[in-house]
Amino acid sequence: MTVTLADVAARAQVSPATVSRVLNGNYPVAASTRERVLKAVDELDYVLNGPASSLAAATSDLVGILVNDIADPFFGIMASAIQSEIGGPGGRAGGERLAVVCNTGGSPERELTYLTLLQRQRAAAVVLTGGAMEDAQHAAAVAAKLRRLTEAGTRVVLCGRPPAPDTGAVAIAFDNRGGGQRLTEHLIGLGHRRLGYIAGPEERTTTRHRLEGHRAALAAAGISEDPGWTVHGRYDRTSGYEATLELLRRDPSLTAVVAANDSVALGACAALRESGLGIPDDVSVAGFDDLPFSVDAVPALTTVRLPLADAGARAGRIAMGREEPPPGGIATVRGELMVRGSSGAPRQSASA
Amino acid sequence: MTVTLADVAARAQVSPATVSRVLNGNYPVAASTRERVLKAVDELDYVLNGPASSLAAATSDLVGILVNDIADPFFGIMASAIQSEIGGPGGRAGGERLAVVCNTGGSPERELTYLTLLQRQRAAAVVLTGGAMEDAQHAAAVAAKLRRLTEAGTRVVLCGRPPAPDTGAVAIAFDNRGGGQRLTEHLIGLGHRRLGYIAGPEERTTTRHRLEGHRAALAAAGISEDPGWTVHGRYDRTSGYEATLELLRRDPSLTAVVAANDSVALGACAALRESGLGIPDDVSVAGFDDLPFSVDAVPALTTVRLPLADAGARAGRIAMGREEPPPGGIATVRGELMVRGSSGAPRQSASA
DNA sequence: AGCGTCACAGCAAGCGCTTTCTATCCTAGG
DNA sequence: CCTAGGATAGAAAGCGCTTGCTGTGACGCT
Repeated sequence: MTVTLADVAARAQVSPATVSRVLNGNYPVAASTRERVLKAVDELDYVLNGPASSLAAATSDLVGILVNDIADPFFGIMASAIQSEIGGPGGRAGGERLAVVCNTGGSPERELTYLTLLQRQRAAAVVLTGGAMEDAQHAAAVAAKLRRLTEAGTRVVLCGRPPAPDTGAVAIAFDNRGGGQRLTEHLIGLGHRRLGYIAGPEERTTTRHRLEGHRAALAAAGISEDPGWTVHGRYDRTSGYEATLELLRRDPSLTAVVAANDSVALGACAALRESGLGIPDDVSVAGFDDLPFSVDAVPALTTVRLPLADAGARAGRIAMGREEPPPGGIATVRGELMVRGSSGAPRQSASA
Repeated sequence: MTVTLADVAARAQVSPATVSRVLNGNYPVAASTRERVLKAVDELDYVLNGPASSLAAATSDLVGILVNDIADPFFGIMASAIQSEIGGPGGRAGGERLAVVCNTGGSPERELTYLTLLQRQRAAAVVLTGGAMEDAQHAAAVAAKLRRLTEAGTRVVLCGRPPAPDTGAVAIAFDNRGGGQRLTEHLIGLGHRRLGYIAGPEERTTTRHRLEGHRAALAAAGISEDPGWTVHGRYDRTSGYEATLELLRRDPSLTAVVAANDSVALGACAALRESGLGIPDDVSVAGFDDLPFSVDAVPALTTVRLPLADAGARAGRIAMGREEPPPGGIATVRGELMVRGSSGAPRQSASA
């Protein structure tokens, strides 16, 4: 029914071994023979049987990319960059590898299951992107899996995710704490003293780090934070919208709202506008990530730009073994503060 | 070195066959035996060898999702919906399948190569999303590949992509032409007579269909179009920005700009604003797709909402064989006109 | 009591490819 | 002219798993 290596061999009048060698190209084969084989391959429309090949060679060309939410450009941009370096078809890398992105939806179980599936497929490399869950049990389970993967020869790279000690995984982490701190410092510098904070889901490293940065800036400025100034939610626009309404209810005198990321910030802007508040005249807004649409918001969003594409590309190269891992297997990438129209001095800055 | 089925069998004191059956769970195994096996699996940290399993069973649990641009939420949303139906880990589907999304970057060769790679892996199903290239040669090559895939038992579903006749592929297409037409009719109804159009890349079905709808509306209203009113570009914000500037240069009297999609529309808005033109007072703007951020633009974008998530979910179910394909293997999904703040009557509507 | 039937469990034959080891043919040096 | 050695090609042994077919008791029916 289906064409096999043997069929090709028969047609080309050579042994299966020779066909295999032509196809893998790492063994001397006479030019004339090679041509005959390729011709047969073409005529027969032969397609290599991946599983059989992987089984026999004990390797696979699968590279897994785990993302929390594939519909979120934050992950899309990283995934895209990683994939372009993995090579995949058309990439500048040599061998064709199947770069696959797996959507965990932020669920720990799915993350674990995907990792198992990838391990099952004997993936050549795995890149995990974005924040990790902080649940201790889950973290341990993931760490164990990663360790098993690296031990089996799979290269594991964390991109935009904190290091996982003793797992053999290389980490390109984002300096979320520092970015959050600089962002809030900027607002404080503008004169703000009452700042609301819309955080991401609890138990997420990214959430915690950004929040810590924010609080560090507040503390450094001697501002004591009201517990009601922080609201947790998801990393999406709706969440930002609702959280802002809640924040306004709790303390109408807030002069700035710092959001967990740009999408949340956009939702915040919508809520403020609908509440009749001007941005930044009445309330300043700040986001995080600097996704492409952020500059188009009106007013344009003040945010922290994360080098998503660069980090992804680097992670991809490391995963492919085409770049040396950073010393210690850990690199931290800083974000750049982008000051735009959505932040300004509070109206009554003198009163603070 | 690595643990194999035989190791588990030895430890559980059963034959490899029994272990396999326990793991696949489609053969009667006594409860006590099953438990013994599972215990051994657990103790040994056994992970099935995917390639070996696929080879022996002549099937695989890989499902491929091809997207043009993974960083674009348009594709991200569809991919996410497809994946959630594929099951993947945690999905409501039974068997665990590895849903993988492949980023073609809109390149025909990459598309073909990914298709080959998927064929090589004996993928259980493949979903192709988004518009297709109209290059005849490439289209034929893709069609041939799809035919070969379906013949080999791989289910092929096109989502948001025109049907591919005689390939055995099921298509869930978007009514881009109708949507484009209704959108432009809306603007004409508002009184616009001079409309610029920022189209996507040429040679893309989506681009052509939307443009055809636009022109059909113009024709129906008896408006003869100036060739200079159409500019082609990419499906991104920058392209929209530049194209708008170009459009304005060609004909400053345009009262409306229709964009290929929402990202392009956002770029158009930016260009208009920078040119000192009010939206919609001076120029109305319309997008397409209704991505999440579109409602947050200021003013909110008038656009055509495509049921991306629904279509993706449906495509996913069909790919899994959990839903009957539509009659004839083709379904067309309509978009819904969303009238928002970015479109309004032209200033001098009476003059037209 | 005798035998057909189940319910399980094991045997063994591959699945289609890679790769080590070997065989063969040439070319070239002695 | 003979042979060492390089360049190719082939034979065959798996890679780790699935599954059709073959036992083998235990059970229930007549």
